Amino acid sequence: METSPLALAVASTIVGVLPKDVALSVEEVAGLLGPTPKPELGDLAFPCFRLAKALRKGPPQIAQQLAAQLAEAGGSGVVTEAIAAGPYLNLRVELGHAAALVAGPLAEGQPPPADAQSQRVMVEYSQPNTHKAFHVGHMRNLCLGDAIVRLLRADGYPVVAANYLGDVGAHIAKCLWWYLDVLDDAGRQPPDEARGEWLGELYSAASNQLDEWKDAADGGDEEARARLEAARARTTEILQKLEARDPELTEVWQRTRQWSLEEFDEIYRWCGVEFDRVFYESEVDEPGLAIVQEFLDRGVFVQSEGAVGIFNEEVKHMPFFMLRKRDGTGLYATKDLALARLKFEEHEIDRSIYVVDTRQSDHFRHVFLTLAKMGFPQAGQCEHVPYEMVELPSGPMATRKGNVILFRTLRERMTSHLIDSYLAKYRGQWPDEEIERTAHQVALGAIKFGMLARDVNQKIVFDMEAWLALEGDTGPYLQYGAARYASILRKAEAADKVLDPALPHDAARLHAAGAALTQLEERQLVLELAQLGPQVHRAAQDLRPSVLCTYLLGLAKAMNRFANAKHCHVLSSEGALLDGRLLLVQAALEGMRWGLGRLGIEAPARM
RNA sequence: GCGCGUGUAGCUCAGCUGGAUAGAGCGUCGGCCUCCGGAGCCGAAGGCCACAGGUUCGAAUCCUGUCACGCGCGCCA
Repeated sequence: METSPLALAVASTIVGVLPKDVALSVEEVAGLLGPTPKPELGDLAFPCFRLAKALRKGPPQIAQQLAAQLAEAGGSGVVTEAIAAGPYLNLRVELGHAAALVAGPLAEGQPPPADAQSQRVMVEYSQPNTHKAFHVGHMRNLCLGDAIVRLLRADGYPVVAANYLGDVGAHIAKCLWWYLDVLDDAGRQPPDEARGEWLGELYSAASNQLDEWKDAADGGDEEARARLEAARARTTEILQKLEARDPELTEVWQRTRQWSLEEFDEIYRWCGVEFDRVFYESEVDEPGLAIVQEFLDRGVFVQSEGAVGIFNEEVKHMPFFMLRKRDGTGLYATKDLALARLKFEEHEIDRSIYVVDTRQSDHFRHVFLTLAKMGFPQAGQCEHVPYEMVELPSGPMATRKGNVILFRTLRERMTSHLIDSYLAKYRGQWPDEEIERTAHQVALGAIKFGMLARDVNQKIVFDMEAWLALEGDTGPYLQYGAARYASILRKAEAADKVLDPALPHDAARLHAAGAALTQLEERQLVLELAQLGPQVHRAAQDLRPSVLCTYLLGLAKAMNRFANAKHCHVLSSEGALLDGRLLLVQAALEGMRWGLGRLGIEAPARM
């Protein structure tokens, strides 16, 4: 939904008095409507700049003229007042209509409607490597990809959520070298839990040792050089044996790989993330090399210094895109070609989105250019969604240097902090199970919102203490707004004040309920709520969950202002005013819940 | 060197399809629980929107250039 039903209703009133020589549709006028800088000025502003040329008049005169015409046409329902203010036409809406349009459907749990789209979209994200630890940096990608999937679905698109696990490559050879050759039988015994993380430690140890030997060897240490050479030979051997499906090594690979996969599954479960398809690098390894041979034979790819690749002159600073090394083995890029083909053919997708950090921008430019030259019609519909890295105050996260915060650490600290600082007081009052579940939901809300609220091209410097401070612009602030509203409704129900389920279907009562809302906080909340659909649509179209985050902060602010205002008290209201307030509270609660849901965040009933 | 990105309040960031006196959170200072949740609300102080040109009735926003910082740049992923 590009514009709200409220904006459309207002726009249609304006179009009714627009001079004939202005060819603006209701949708176009609705698109031009925006908020006023101050609520005293009006609810919506119509800028008249666009009309100046067609009418050959100054915008201020046009605004004057429109204001006069609207006044003459009388209270046409939704617009009650139109005041020219310079080049703007400021409009006051009638809350009976506005609330009926905006709050009526929401209160019944109907999210803003979206047009059904036929374009089938695949979103690939997460892509962690097995045999490595899952840290907070991986979390940004996971949250982004998941939110994009949810946003596109909310916007009407059929979406295939895809993961792509790195289960082959040099890092695995290093890990297995350490596991097989360096550890003894006792050392090879994995822990009962977090085995994937344990593998990550082995990888890290191996990597550090190799770096150490390399430094020493560069410094002239011959013994280190010998050890380094031997280790390198061994990791190469492991890699080759794995590629040759050596039974013994394949068994070790499968067993250890499984430890990582189980850990990822557990993390995804905790995060509430589900994939429709999981690809593995190991399944596109050989197909990738076959593609290289095929297109080398067809003359699309070329040989260069013994390697095979393609010259994409479009990428001026680095035209050669290597697809097969001199030794005949493939690269990351090789697999990406096979993966792309698999996506197109297996899932018949029309559009393919890759959520991968910004350092890979050149890589994906090459991949997409190459796919186009290979003749894939969907190549033009491939899109890289880049995002900046998560760093620590001490610098970029590096597993090898130990400068890393594991996701498990963040999760545990956030959860225990929530219980200790906020939820412990409910022990005995609430079921233990609810306390645990709430801690989980709020921890997830804090983490996901923290990862999503920042624009993708801003890097995130992760500071644990700052993340644990849950005041201000945070996920829990949004959840708090919802919990507070749920609490109002619970108390109202206890006082036998409930929203009549028939009210949203009774036009006269619905209008009366809305019209009874005369307070500024009520008006502002209705206007804010009207933006839910348009903002979700924009976030989906731009593939930017941060757009929705920003909007939801504004909604929560409006919700809390209403809840805090003594003169907007729900429980002490009666009649149409009570109906109106119950309607508004219910609508805002549902709207916030639904909006949070598009970010993959749940709103607990109390917290 | 080339490419991509960033530069807005003390700090972290919105705003960037051009439009009304540039907004928010944190921090600082000052208020608000005899009535729906203080994870909240209200107010104050705080800004040559990196710099210089240009386009325009109008520029934080578009164009050009400069500076600073980050990332990437053939046999890693």
